[in-house]
Amino acid sequence: MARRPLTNPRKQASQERSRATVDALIEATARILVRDGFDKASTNRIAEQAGVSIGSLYQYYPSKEALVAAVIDRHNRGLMQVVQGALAEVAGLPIEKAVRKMVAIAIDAHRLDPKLHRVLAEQLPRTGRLAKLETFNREIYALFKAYLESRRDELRTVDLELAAFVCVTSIEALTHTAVLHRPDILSGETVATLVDEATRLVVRYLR
Amino acid sequence: MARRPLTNPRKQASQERSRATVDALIEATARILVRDGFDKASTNRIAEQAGVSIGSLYQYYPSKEALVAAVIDRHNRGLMQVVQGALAEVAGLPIEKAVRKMVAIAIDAHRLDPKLHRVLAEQLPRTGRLAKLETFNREIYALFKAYLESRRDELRTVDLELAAFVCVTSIEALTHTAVLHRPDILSGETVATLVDEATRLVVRYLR
DNA sequence: AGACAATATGAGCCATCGCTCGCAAAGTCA
DNA sequence: TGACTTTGCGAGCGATGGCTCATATTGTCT
Repeated sequence: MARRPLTNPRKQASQERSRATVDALIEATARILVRDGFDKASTNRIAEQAGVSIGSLYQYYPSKEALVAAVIDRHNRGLMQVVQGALAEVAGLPIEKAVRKMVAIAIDAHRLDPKLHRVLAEQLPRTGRLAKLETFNREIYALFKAYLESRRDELRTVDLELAAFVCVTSIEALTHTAVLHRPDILSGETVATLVDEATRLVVRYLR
Repeated sequence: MARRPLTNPRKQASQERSRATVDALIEATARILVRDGFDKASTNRIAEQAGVSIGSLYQYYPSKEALVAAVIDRHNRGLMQVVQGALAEVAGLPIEKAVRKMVAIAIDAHRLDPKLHRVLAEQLPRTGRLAKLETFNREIYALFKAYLESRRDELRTVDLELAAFVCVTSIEALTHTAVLHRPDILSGETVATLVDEATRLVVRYLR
């Protein structure tokens, strides 16, 4: 009897009216996360912000975590689209060009909705019910590893699994930290420098 | 009228008795953080676990955040000691040797009190009152940059500030992620491989 | 010993939280 | 139109949270 996890929506909305309610709830959750942070995002407040009664909220989501999970999913879908698009665009290119493009994309991705991204990255309890961020990363590893495989002849001998881990983790950390904590590095000219450096880091590592 | 931030202790303990109380509070806070997580760490519970009345708790710390901040400080002092020790030990060595040693140290550091480290890294609201982790990182950048300066002749021409950022961020991310999310990478043999890879990444980047 | 400061206590106030439940309104279908 | 389903409502319960304050105990100093 697989008890449904507490982060899943409770039921499908079938009528137009209720779909609007659900949208309003997710939108409100995102807004409050950005404006007030995770701690202040209570179900009561979310309902109020959405212009929806607390009762209705619980018709569709069993908990605050479920709502946040919905927001995460929406955000991740957006990111994943950007990443997949980039990887497709880059599939045929040699490593140097490809990596450069990917670094640039990583920065862009962090800039998609930076405020939300920040909250998601910095305020969420990453253990327990909200471990979704992990699986997202695993998918990225896999995609990058696939690219590396298609270019194996340009690489030194190396465990591609591990190489993908090293590259993705590094790029992610550099772009993430730069965007969120070092605005100075990203102002105008310097953004190009960061791209240069990150590219160099990864490319020289790979071959 | 510089209003004291809410993460500072309230007053000094002058007698022996009260110093014991303060210790018990911090110890209890750490224990509860590890065992039950940040959310469950209420002031009432901390006081109880410390065998101290809630009133006494508020004699010394104005909020839960203040207690957590104290735990962070204690943890960071330990880490900083490890890091400084390592950097001193490594000061005279050429880049290759030095970086290798530092990577190893970074892994060790994450293993100092991994459970606490995990909670601190994953469950803490990093904005607002608990931004101390930032300043800690800044100090690490500075130390590493100083090392790089002492070896400038072995390096290509590069902004050392930026280079330190790239190296430290990468090493930190690799070791952190490996220790906390990829136990497979660190089991027995493979830990050496990770050290090799991280070292290669940084060394080839630098020259 | 007596006076004063430092320390410790915990009942309990008030705010907020997550969440339920009985009922009203809107939509669907015959 | 009437029967039935879906959706929406919000007062309010029980639990827990942060935190204060009047009081008791212990330590220090002369």
